[in-house]
Amino acid sequence: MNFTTHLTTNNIKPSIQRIKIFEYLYNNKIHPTVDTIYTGLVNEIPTLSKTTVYNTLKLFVDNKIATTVTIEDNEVRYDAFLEEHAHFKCDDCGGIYDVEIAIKELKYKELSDFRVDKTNIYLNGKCKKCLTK
Amino acid sequence: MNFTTHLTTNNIKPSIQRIKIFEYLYNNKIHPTVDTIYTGLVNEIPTLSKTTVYNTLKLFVDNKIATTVTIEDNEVRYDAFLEEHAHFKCDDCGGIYDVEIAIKELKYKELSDFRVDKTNIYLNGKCKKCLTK
DNA sequence: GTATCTGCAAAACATTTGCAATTCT
DNA sequence: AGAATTGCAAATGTTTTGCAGATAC
Repeated sequence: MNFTTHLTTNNIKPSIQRIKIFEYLYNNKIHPTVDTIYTGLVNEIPTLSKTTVYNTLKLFVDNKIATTVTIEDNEVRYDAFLEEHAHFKCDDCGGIYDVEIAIKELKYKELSDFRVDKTNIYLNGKCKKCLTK
Repeated sequence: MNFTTHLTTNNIKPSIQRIKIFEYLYNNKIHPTVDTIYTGLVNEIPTLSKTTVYNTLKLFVDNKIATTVTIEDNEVRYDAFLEEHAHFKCDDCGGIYDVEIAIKELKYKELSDFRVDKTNIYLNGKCKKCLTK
């Protein structure tokens, strides 16, 4: 994956900050928060500010190369993995995992009233590690 | 629905604040925020504080007579309608609607790694009103 | 040289916490 | 009186905004 080309293709001018933030998202599929991204990059880009991280992520979401994950109350997380998948959160350790959907058959009543553009599936429970400890 | 009895049955001592907040949630299925609930009740209970609204909703969620709706980034909403349903948010007007699920067939890979206790399905798109205007 | 992008500092919100006053039994 | 509940005020944490300086074309 060439990050510079990827940004350009999606109408985003590739600055150092934007390239590094996208690279971080792509290489760290841990659904990081703004703070996690900032902390993870500030050593490499000492002048980085959180404002830039916020601006850049908003730009990515607007241009559909990233999505928000709001499984957690009061903290927005980000994801550059765009294929459809569910998110699982362990209510014990707080870890968030991608879960591949094998069969998805969802049908709704009253659906003629809406045009659905996006479906988010969030699962909560306990992960194996927390179940066995 | 007798709200006082409902609270008592669920091990919640029924104070005026608790009864009125539950009644508001039950009668206003608009997935209100803490602020909406507070504003909707402060005329009726002039001494009401937001802290009490926060405390009371936490109590309701802990005792499973209400759930949180986090379809919106950075704002927690509450719901007293407990039957399984999806939530639809119109990205245009911001309205949030309950959507009844007619068929639900979701299967995941890697599921042996988790025990799923709760599934939230959030839909985004455009509502009829916004599609035709 | 003009547009855009970055980043500091302050402001704006949502939520939590500590504690004192109030209420209930 | 004793225990639980309420609510004010302050603190915390996240996100947004205004604007000045830096960078890119």
